[in-house]
Amino acid sequence: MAGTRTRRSAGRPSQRVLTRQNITSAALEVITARGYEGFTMSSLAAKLQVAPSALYNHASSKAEVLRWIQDDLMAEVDTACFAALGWEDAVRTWARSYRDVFARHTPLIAVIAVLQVSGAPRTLAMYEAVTEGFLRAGWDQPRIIPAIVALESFIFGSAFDAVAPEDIFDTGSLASESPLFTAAVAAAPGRESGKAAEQAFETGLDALIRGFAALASK
Amino acid sequence: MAGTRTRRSAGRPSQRVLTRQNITSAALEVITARGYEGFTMSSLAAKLQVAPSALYNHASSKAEVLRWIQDDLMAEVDTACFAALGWEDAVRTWARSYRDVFARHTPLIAVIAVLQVSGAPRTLAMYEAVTEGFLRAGWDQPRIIPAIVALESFIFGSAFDAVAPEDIFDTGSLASESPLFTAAVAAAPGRESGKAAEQAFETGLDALIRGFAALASK
DNA sequence: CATATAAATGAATAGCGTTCATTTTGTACC
DNA sequence: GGTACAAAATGAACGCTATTCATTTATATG
Repeated sequence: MAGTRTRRSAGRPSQRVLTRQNITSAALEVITARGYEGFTMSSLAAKLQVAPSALYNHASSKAEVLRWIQDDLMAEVDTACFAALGWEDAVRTWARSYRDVFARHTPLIAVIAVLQVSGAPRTLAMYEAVTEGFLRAGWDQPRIIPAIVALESFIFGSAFDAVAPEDIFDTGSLASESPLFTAAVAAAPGRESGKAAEQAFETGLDALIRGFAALASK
Repeated sequence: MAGTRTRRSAGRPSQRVLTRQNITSAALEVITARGYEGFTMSSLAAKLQVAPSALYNHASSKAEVLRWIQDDLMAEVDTACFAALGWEDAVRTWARSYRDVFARHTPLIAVIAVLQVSGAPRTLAMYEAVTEGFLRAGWDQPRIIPAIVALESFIFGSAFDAVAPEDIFDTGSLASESPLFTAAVAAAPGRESGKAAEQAFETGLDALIRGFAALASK
């Protein structure tokens, strides 16, 4: 048959191609090049020069691949800041990088929200580093998790906002029915410069941090 | 042929069946009964007792139906609170109802984030009511939109959190590698009662509101 | 060399959203 | 009341998806 195709090296150590890491990296390349709507098991297999069905010897489903990607991306979130900066600046730096990473991967947010940390070592490492930063800043242990979760919720929501079209708030023909909102949108800072999402993110981050400080001291 | 099937009433006014509102309502029924993974153009058509292709005479795509649903749901968000309560309590009430509505519809959050308000009258009405509430409380006009967007981001993120499994933070076999986080999770309030998400939401909402108050007065 | 295991294949399946030529239906006009 | 017209519903297609499975191929071990 036509089975005489170039197989990968017949050498001894026989480099495994379809490892978890290789699959994850290839998936990220496909996503970067063609977006999430262009990321299919077929396109992933093509990138790895393999038949789609071959993937199922290593991943149980596409959802599992998405989970791998998610955990992989968590390593890109800056946590070194907690060792280098004061709590407030560290939280800002961490939150910004966290948002930036997932603004490029909003379809994964629904995945993270349901992801068990026990199967996501890098995600867990991220949480550990953040927790350590909070403890070092003198936070009461029971308050830490709700604060992190609240920050995370804000970050995820902001990731969606960051990739939204700039003109979502243009009221168009309905402007007359929403005069106050229309005026407020026109008066909002960062409007023309395309930095409206940035403004909102910094505003919310500021408020959260100040609010936490106020709450901790009561 | 078998074309002799019971058509809908041969009466005069001929009640239109596939109106935008009917389609939207039927879609919500399907989603309530079978979830978003059970919501297909087929299942929607079946609920309306119509062939799937008939839907395309009235909606241009499934995405459009999702946008209709989204706008429909916005009417369920409580904005009356802004006329009845002080700013702080009103924001709390609004935010809670907003989160509750979309916690049941998290797949729509990605839709909202991209949705043009000009095509979503109820969404726009919601924003108008909220803006009015902020103005009445004495907010500076340019600060209002960033604050609303920040709150909204937090609300959307919290909607995901609200429907996440309770045991996502169980570190399992990796507990020894994340001692600080594991201990913090164990010490977090609302853990056993299944109210952890609630705690985080109220914590964040509190912080945001207090933070806004602090920022406004500077 | 024989055998066991692991991995890749290609064909098949069921379901998805969507398109399209055709038919059916309802309405307005003469 | 018959005729023309437009709106709407149909069923059969299309291309795509994730996934499965029996089979083949390749590698490593005794």
